[in-house]
Amino acid sequence: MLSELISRIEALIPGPTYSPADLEQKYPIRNLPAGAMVTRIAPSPTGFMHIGTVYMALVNERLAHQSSGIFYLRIEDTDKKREVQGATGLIVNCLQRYGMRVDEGEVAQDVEVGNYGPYKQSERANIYKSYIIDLLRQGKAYPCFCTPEELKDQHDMQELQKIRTGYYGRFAKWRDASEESVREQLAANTPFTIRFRSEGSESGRIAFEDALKGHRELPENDQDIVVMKTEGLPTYHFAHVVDDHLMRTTHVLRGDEWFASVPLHLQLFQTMGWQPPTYGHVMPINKMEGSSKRKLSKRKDPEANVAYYDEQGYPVPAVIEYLLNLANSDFEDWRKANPTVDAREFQLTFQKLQNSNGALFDFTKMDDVSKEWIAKSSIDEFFAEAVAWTTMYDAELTDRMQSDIAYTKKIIGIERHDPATVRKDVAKWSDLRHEMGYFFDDFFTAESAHLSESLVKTMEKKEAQRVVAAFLETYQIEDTKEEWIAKIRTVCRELGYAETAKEFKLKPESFAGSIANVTGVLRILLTGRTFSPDLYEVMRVMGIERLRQRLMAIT
RNA sequence: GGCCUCUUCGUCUAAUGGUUAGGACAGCGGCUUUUCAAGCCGUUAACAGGGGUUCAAUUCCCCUAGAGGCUACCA
Repeated sequence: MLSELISRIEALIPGPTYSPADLEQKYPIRNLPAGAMVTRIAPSPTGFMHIGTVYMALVNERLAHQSSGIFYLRIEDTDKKREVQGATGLIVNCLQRYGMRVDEGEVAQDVEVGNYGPYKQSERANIYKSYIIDLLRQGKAYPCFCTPEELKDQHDMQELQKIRTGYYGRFAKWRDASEESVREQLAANTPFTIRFRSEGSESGRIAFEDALKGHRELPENDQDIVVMKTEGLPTYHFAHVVDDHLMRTTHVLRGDEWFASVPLHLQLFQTMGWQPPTYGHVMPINKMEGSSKRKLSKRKDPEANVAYYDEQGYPVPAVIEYLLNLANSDFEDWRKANPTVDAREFQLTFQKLQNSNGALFDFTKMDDVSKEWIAKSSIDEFFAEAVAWTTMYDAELTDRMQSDIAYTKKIIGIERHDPATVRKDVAKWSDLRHEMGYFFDDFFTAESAHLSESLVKTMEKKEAQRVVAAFLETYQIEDTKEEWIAKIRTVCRELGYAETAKEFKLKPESFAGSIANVTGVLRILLTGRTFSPDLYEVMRVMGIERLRQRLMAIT
């Protein structure tokens, strides 16, 4: 009977069958310094890169590398129904772009490195099969011929009768089936799954240490879970145990949704006779919906997708820093103390990682982190990053920026002289068009319809003409800032405006307006908006021709 | 329904059996400024509720409420 069963499995998964001893030898204990952590990120290729996956990858990668360990990528593609073509490339690419150094697994299109592979579960079918057969031989697993409908009916019945659902105890129909009936099913070619024969009991408790949550106790697993699906591939539970053992993973840091299955996983490790890894369960990133929290959803929330951050143009290091701060809230203190050090130098700790609750993604904070990051970049870095983004998402702007690089760099350089007081307008590259578009004449013209409207609010047209005329009379592009201010003040004096805002505040009735009105008109005419960077610098960057042209538009 | 977990300013969080409950972002106000930012200074704002234990509880225990997770031949 057993040999018939095994040959059925062999037919399902053709190819070699290994002995456990062979596998132990093939994947030896890693030779690493004491304390080195071996971690992994194990996504499913569903064609979607979740920001939470990047977060988990980041935590695992940092923990591994800061302990001189190994971080590897394993593709969990045992669910053929959900798999999407090309999804692995998306994962590999994303990890690469986010600066995650992958030591083993697929590191580039169809390039796999590491001695513990293959790192794609679908290519490990023979390994799982080998262990399944071994379990069968030991009587620690058995075939189950229940149909999905049958299982569903049982589940419904259990629910109806308010008893615990599942395949256990007296509900484990095939657990103690007679050889005769198994033979019968085999002969009839009935599809089957292989179930794990659980020795646990409902009343038993199992204690363990979670790397983040600390000491925990949970009920033992008494479910005879499926370890091999009908098509011959393992379920997550089984594949994870086999892989993390063979790949010699020391720390499994994964989403909190796995927490409840720790007893099952520990039980599987014990049955296999293996040392389990240390588990750590990380809370997911959430979103508020009404009065309840929920995990960022692939379908409902665009920001769940890593692609969203790229489209918006958040610099990768800024996203990393935001996530790092989510993982360890003292990151920002460290950053303040070490403004120029690479974020990799920061030591991530388990203790700080135990977010009591799933955090909400805060874009206001994200913007701030990002502004700070961009403010630190040099003009050339800014230009390169900006163009890299616009090339993908804003061809028009790329065109303007590239057609006069010197001019563009001068624009970027405005209020960027002193690192301590760099202007922080740009949080993401998609802000660029708004922040610097008006420097380019055709963009400016397109926007200038708003001009007259804003202008009327500030000052009457005739008055504006007088201001412009008086200003142009003395303005020189070579003026120093002091000279420039002095000239503006002169214009104010001549036309009856207060020379300082203070003066105007004291006696508003004795002036036609304040100096702010004068510069305000100039600003609107030059930039098309009521706020902009330092006007003196804006004028110098625009150049005398452009300046005259824009100012004369009012006359 | 069962099992498990969590709850500190709007958000991310820190700390503690005795504190003016700290920081960051956002907000607000001021200074400065040609303006908008930045910067600097200041400021609003939290221990979910109820019982215990204790000289003392945000901290320890219990209950309630709210939120979350798991309860698949998905991961």
